[in-house]
Amino acid sequence: MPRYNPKSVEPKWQAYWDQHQTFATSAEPKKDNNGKLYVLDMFPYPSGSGLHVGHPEGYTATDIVCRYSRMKGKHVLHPMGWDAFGLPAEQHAINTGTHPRVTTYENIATFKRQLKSLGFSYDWNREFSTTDPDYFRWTQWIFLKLYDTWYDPTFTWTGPDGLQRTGKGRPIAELPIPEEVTAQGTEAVRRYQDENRLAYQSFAPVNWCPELGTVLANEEVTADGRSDRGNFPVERRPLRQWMLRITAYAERLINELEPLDWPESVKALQRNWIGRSIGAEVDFPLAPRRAGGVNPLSSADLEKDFHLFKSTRSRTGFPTSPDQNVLRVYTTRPDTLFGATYMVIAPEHLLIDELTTDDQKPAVETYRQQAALKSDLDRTDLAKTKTGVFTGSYAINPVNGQPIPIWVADYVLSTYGTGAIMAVPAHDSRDLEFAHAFKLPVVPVVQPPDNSDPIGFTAEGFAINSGEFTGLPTAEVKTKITAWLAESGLGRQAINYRLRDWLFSRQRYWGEPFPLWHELDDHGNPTGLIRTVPLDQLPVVPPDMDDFKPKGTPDPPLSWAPQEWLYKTDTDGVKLVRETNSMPQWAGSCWYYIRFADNKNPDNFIDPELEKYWLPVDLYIGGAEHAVLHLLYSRFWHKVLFDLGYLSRPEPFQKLVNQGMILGEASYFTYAPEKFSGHALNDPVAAGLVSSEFTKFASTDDESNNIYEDTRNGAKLIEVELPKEKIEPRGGKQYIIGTDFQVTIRSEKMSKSRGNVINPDDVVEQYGADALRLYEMFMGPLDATKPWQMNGVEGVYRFLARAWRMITDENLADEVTINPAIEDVPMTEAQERLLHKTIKAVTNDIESLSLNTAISRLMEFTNEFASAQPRPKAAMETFVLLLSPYAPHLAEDLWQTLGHPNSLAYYPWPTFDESKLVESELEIPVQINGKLRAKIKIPATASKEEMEAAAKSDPQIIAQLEGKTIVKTVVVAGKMVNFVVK
RNA sequence: GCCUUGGUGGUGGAACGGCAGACACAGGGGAUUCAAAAUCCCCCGCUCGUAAAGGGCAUGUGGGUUCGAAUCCCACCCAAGGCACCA
Repeated sequence: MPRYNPKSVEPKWQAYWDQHQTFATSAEPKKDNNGKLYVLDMFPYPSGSGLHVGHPEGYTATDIVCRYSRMKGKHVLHPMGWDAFGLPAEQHAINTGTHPRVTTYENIATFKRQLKSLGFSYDWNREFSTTDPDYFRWTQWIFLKLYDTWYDPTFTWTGPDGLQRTGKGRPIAELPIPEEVTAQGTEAVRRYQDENRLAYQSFAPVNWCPELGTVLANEEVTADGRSDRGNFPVERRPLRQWMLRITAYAERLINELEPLDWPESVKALQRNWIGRSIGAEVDFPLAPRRAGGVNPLSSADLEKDFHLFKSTRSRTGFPTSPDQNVLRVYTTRPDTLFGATYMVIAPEHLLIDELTTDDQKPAVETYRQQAALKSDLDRTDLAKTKTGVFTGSYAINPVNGQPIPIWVADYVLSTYGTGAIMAVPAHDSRDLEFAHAFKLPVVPVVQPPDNSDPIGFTAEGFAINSGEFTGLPTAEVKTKITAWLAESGLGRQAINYRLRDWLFSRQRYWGEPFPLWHELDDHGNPTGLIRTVPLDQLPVVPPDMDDFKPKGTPDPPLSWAPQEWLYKTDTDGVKLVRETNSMPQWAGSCWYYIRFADNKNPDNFIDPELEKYWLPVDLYIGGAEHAVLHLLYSRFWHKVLFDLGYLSRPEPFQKLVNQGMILGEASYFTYAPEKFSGHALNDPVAAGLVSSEFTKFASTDDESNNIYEDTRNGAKLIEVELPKEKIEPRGGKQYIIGTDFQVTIRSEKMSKSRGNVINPDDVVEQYGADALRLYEMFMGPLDATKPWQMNGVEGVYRFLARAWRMITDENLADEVTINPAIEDVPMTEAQERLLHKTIKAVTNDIESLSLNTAISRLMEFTNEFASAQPRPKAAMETFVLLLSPYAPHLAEDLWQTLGHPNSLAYYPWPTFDESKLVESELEIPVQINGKLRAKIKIPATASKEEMEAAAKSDPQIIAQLEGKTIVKTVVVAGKMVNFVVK
């Protein structure tokens, strides 16, 4: 057989690793401990369609790091599991009648078989699924911890990491209860606590997706108001929901991001998502109205009232919450206060009735109803035309005493800041648009540094028309006005976040049930009071049900669960009904990295000692699509558990790497008039209607339907895909066969509809797992988006076969034996140098995850040694060790052929000797005026003078220097010589 | 509009401020073979030049710093991803 045959080699070693438990990780560190290394892949959702080529990309990278690190003597934790709750299994169940539990575990089996066929060195003893009751018992337990916690923003403390922080999640029992609440009895106290928990109920409008039959978190809704998953419409509805108070942690989620070794893009994404902004809250006193609410006001009344307000405020200071006679706004530009010419409140603002005068009531009421009906999509869609209605009331600008009108408009969001703004049309584009639409005054207060028109200028400049602040630069005005506001009790510095609390409940069956009961009164109605399921009664398992199809209403499927599951009477006689919402898919993935370190612990979610030893995850690799959702949620849970003392580090993932997307094979396109769409592909070509001269005319959402314009005659063109057989390369460009029409080459995302999906099983079948692994790493940098090329797999397969032939004897028919060219002889100096260079390069490349170049080095090595006679055995052994993280099956087999009976998985990683890298002779470039003119050979030890002399004696250089004067000579020892001449 | 990351041969991609294009793929030529597969050897950025010798031009565009720039700085263009009435 001795041809390289992955089909016999690979299963053999997979069985060996299984049998010998080669990759089982002991809980205890080994004696010769070189430290621990926790390397984690983002665990997959086991979908029905099986593994995709995108999965093995990240998995191979982590596997290489793990195999390498074990050989370096590290205590490696490398687990795998399943994120298996979620919609697809449930949707499939609804369509086919198969219970999601059944489908889920079938899919897991497929995924596991596929992963095993790729030879990943997971410790399968640590496998679990988020759907295992043993696991979600602790997911529910963590939820109860969140429920049992409130955030104290003023608490200063030092954590187990030795850092001092202000702000801490603390047990709800430690929440100070105001006296007036205590006075109202225990029920009032319970309700007061409920308002402060990190897990709380909300009745605000939420994103309801009728198609999916569930509500969605803000993060799961796209900018155009559709579901992230499935792209269905989403509408706003007020529904009772469970929320998690992630906003309490906003500041820490931003600050503690800094020291992490994460891609800058992901950090930026999280920072943007949290959206911290610094500004000021300012109270605008409401102008008094004459009896009967008739305006305008008399200026005498106004002045009197304003003075009274100011003198009161300078005594009392700025109140924590605004009193009745003011409108509080948030602004990031307190420096533009003098330019505030009107105010706007959101249609949902609490003071709206207060502020609306009788004669404006009908108009405001109508507007408010219209706004309520609009979805977020409508609101943003109408961004171009601003709408709004005057309330009839005025507020007084605290800096100058001027009365300004208060409007209602839906361009102001009730959920951000105070739900009200001061409008400075001169320096805010939205306010300017609104002011133009409703003919409101525009007062410029910032002069651009270049003295251009201040109207519409939104950057920093110098204050104008701003009283005592006139002439100062923006930054200074900001601080000075804020200070003045604070002093006079009219405002204060404030920080706001774009981040909203996390909507944590879903109306689906296939998720973790909440471990909560609602108390019922004598009539069976909920009282609003909650009881938790005692910790020793966890988990709460979803009841057995056949019908979990959404009814098109927001009632969760669990609301028609069997009575015995749904109701009970507690020991004190109080009737209870279960919470029937379930947790979102994110819940399970929020903490799985913790459980992997101690997956079988029946008494604790993790043993504290194991937690200290294994966490945090040292290297976490996965797709960029989780940049905000999963990674932000995990960090939040982690911090709560940290505050409560269950975890000893503040962050879960020390280093994060996003693997790039793998696109389908390149396709070829030409451009033809629209009427040809749908015709046979060669029609437009034959008809001579194809054009190579065009510009992009318009884009559509669907990329394949972009429209182009023929630059010769203005005709509209569309893209037409051509089969590869229609293409011929000529003069370095690609043309349609027999024509002068150039084609465009482009790669697209893999998708079922395009028919360009590559199934890893097929690649393994044809070329083997080692070739697939190697190819995915050889394609390019790990984090880059790159197109698949089957020819490339062929290429690395040839390399593996070459490595095989270098070491085994192909001439024997049946038996795998060592190649007779391999002898126990010393290496030549050149061979030794190449070997040590290769060890150095491959080692450094793994450390920096530059896996594509490491493979290049191994190829170079093979290109040299494959034809060497004899081939020193020691060099071959080192090569096999270097190759083993990439192509482990082949390497194990070659290792055996070289006479080693045991696995190389823990054999020490080769080391290099710096002194062996030194060349005796160097070839260096000689430049004239920075241009390469010759290459000369010099001894490695040559001095600068010797190098210069050698360069000057080169015939090429002599000829080039003829008749010129050397102005300057630059010599870099061992590197190059440059003559600057005139 | 804002943020992030990119832009190098026909293709994927290499390159501590010092020989641009390593390593592959595709393509061309040759050897081996009855023939093929497999394998091995050679050529391969564009261009002038006879296919030589030897030039010229080349890392999105335009400037700058430097003896020397794919690499550093400034401006712009393009692509991908994300955010977007967040005051």
